[in-house]
Amino acid sequence: MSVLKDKILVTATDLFQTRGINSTGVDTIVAVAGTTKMTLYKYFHTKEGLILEVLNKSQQDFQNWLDEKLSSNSKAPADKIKQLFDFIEEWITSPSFLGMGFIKASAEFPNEENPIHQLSSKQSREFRQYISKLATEAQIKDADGLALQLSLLFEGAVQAEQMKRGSGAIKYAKKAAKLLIDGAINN
Amino acid sequence: MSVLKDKILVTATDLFQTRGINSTGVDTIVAVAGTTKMTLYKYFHTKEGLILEVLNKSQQDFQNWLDEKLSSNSKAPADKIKQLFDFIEEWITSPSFLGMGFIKASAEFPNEENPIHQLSSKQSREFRQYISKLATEAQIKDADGLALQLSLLFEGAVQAEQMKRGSGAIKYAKKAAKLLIDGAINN
DNA sequence: TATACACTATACCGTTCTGTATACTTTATT
DNA sequence: AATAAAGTATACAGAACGGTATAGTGTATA
Repeated sequence: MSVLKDKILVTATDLFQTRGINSTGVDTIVAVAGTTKMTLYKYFHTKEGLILEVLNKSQQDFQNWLDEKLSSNSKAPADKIKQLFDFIEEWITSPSFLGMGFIKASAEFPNEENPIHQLSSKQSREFRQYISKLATEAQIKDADGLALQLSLLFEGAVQAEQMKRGSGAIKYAKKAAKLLIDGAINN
Repeated sequence: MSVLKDKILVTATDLFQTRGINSTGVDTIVAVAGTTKMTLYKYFHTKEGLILEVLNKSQQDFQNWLDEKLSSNSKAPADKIKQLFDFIEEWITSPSFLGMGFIKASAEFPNEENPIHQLSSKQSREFRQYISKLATEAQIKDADGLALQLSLLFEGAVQAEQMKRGSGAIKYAKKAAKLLIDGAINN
């Protein structure tokens, strides 16, 4: 990938998170990235295309980071799901955390026909399926049910953190997750 | 309140929810409401003022509805918190439900210095305090902790419903809430 | 009948938005 | 030395944005 294309992606990701997507114009993006609109539109045909790529890259970064953490720290399948919220806490409390792209994007583009909304919805669903796979491997019977509950806690905690940085919500989400996981394992 | 001011408020509420706040211009609002910009700007001095009033009214409507439901259906304090998610489910699955204003608004205005973000954050906090009061009256020791957990489930379920209408997430949020409440009561 | 008031109609201002057209510069490759 | 590619600089089109100015209409009250 071109160094400039990457710079635009990184810059847009940051600006979208800190100022909002609709409130960030392409002129601002290229000014901060230190390039011009001609270059931006060479790599991204429309602003919508740029938004979609930003969302995809953000989610890939998160999933890759989480997957790497889980596979290098946990051996037994049951440990993975138990440690899930430890790593989620690490992610959310990291100083570089500015929010989850797909959560904000789905709010800014509420129409379910909108491609950006659809991608956000897909990413949320895929993350839930990722948790469900962890639960299945941990021999949990109602894996989908537990995964949905954990994803609610996750998205709720992210939402709380986006509203008020340093809310500490993730600590309580972790406690609730432990209770739900233990309950699901013993059934 | 003037009938026209109310019409503008109702129309703006609907448009903000279905199209997004930043994506809805005042021209669109007055056209749908069947009035003119002069009238809108008579009652609301700026678009930001309109947004703030829309948020306030939406939250008041929700809180009033919920409070009425709880006080007319539940006698014992412990019943109230146990039935909380029954009514939340009724609210979320209602056909007229289009999302929670303060959740979407905080995503569209991510800057914590922004008045709209601050109001959203305040409304989220006040709803959490409302749950905490219910928990306290039900003699639950860690009322604040339980309230925070329940609010995470609530906001997660709303988020899920905003992403995909009819997701059914609230059913699982209810189950998780029951588990958390029972756990908190027995401690 | 005169006054006040709520509201409409419409044109406009300045700014910002996405996206494009044109011309130029730099650098690497052949 | 010639060519191609990548990027810059800048101006502009066309639309939408928030907000205002001005003139006129309809209605109720004094």
